[in-house]
Amino acid sequence: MPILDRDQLFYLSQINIFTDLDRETLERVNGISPMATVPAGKVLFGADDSPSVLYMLKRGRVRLYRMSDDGRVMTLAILGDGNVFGSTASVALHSRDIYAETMESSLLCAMHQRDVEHMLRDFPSVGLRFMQLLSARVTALEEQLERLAHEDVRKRLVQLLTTLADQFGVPDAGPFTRINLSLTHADLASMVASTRETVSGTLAALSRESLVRTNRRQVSIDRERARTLLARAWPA
DNA sequence: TCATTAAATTTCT
DNA sequence: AGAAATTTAATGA
Repeated sequence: MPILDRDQLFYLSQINIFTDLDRETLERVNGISPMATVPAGKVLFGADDSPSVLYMLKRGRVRLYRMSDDGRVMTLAILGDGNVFGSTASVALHSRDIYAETMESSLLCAMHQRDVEHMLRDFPSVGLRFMQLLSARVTALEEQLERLAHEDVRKRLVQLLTTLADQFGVPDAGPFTRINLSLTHADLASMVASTRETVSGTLAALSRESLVRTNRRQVSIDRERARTLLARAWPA
């Protein structure tokens, strides 16, 4: 159960906002942010309790989502190795009232608000990375908002699968890239603001066109064809 | 075009 | 077996 110090440091160095830190600093960070293994399906924080910590996902998968009053779920992001999430009074990587749930057994560590603030003050490179991370997320959300407003489910789904393939893709047979996640149709629906029935039908149609392949809860996509399909929206 | 409802069927545990 | 997930079809906005 206890993990070697060497491994802890390795995982810390993989956290995207820490990539510029030297070994000595990493050890300091390691000292103040203990690591824990969290089983799949654990909800790390819910609507009511505000986390005053920043979580660092060393290895695993975490889904961030929002739930409406009638229980409908909107998935905002799926995070993989090296990602950071959570919010504190001074620093927020996302809004409040967000749930974070592990999708598989994951290695996480948490950093308290005061330590986060010290890090940002003492290490400019961390602050810079932080801003880059925030910028990227704002941009991604704006693009997603526009797609929700203007594009149909089919295109939103293709776009989602390409994004997931960029993030979690591993090579598959032929032109296909497999998304290394276990995803139900309901999961996908919660990411494109649709329903599981519509996703089911749309996936079947895309399979017929050999744009995607599915089996069990795995999805593979032909990124090249997906790219040309998405590009045809507004001819230059 | 797509959410909704309903129902049948397949796949997981 | 029982639960969860997937698929198909009909209907209406």
